[in-house]
Amino acid sequence: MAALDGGIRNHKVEVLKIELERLRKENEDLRLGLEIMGSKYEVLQAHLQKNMATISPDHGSSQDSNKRPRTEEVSVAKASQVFVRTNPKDKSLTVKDGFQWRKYGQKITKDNPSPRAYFRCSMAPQCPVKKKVQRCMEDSSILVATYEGAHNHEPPHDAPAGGSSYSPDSPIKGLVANFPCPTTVDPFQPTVTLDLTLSGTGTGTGQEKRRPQNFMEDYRKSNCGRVEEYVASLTKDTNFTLALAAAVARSITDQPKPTKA
DNA sequence: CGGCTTTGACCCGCGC
DNA sequence: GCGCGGGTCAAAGCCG
Repeated sequence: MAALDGGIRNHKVEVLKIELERLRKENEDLRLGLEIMGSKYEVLQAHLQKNMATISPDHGSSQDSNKRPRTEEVSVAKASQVFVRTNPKDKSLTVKDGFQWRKYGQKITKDNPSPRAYFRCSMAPQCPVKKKVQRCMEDSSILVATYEGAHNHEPPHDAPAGGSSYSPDSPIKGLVANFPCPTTVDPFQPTVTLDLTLSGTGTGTGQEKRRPQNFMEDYRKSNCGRVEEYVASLTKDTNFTLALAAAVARSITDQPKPTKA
């Protein structure tokens, strides 16, 4: 009887250990996700500084992509990019941001096999805002929307639930809530493109993706010190540890109670 | 019937 | 000057 009791206890301990290990891993992944976001932010800032340097008096001389410097200057001053993850099966190039858009053109561009759609804001007749939408080359489920200009009218009141009325006038605000995979930059700063697909540099077939675990491993190797920093800061966070403890406790209490042994 | 999408033609700037 | 590529125009068709 006592032996049986001990066996059950040992089994429980094992289950708890496994569960703890699973939560630990999940926690680690979340930490790395946080780290990735932080890193993206730094990349963004680096690009920003580089571009600010480029548009200084002798701008344009070092960038071979400056085919249309005049329009480039305008877009550099006012463009912002938003990444939106959509259903890969959904082939429409529509980004629901609360505003009404009228499509006025579509083009296949050289660097991306998927068509680029051109939209104008149709909520006000004189609204100068334009939007370009194109699927991400590496991941066709991601739409890249480039906004140019500022709305000269009030944002829509009937914006989609979740308050995601994105406007270049109000970057960040309202954007995060509804876009599954949002990244934006200040519309009054140079446009920067982030590769959110974390894929290799264009050698893939488009749907090729690195396995998350491999990526995590690479990332861990290259950012070990900084990860440690984040780990330290998170473990110091009492709210975080309390939440983790609550999650562990919950998972334990959710275990089906062994019936009479 | 009005507003929207589609799509081929056109325009414009740049590199060679 | 010509070709290329991105951006825009506008006629035709579709839809509610």
